[in-house]
Amino acid sequence: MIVEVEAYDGDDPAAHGFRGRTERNASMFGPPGHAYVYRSYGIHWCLNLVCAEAGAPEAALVRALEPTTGLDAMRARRGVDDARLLCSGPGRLCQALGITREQDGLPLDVPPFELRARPAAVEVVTGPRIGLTRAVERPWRYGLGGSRYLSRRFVR
DNA sequence: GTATTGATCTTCT
DNA sequence: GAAGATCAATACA
Repeated sequence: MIVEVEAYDGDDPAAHGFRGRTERNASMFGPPGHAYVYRSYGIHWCLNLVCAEAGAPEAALVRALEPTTGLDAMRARRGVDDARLLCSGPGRLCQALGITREQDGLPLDVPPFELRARPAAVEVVTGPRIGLTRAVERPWRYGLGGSRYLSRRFVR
């Protein structure tokens, strides 16, 4: 269950697509409903849900999940036991799910991906995005209120 | 609890 | 040559 995301668009100096299309960020330019997976700090993979229409780069970075199924497989891939450390961070969740460049550009509505709507209304909290040096002030981080699986607490 | 550092890919200056 | 949508290990409070 997705509990934390951040938004990025083409007018955003902090976004990868801001300076145009490159080999790495190509899938961020659409079509929508696909995955954008990129290498972070040379070590980790990070997963975005592409929202781009009409060739403008837009995507939501998935920053944290609450693991609900496949806990043992996640533990095996991550090498940790604590459920709260399995997916609480963009690099962590990709390691837990086994996501790499192989999934870059794949549609999100067919296997191995599957997206479902939330079962009921939830409380969404917002705040500044994490780890940026540009456009720091934009409150484009969204989280599930009170979740214990966020990458970092939201200040209330 | 906070602070610092190393890992080392891709893009930008 | 430097910075970056990060994490884990280590040091210290």
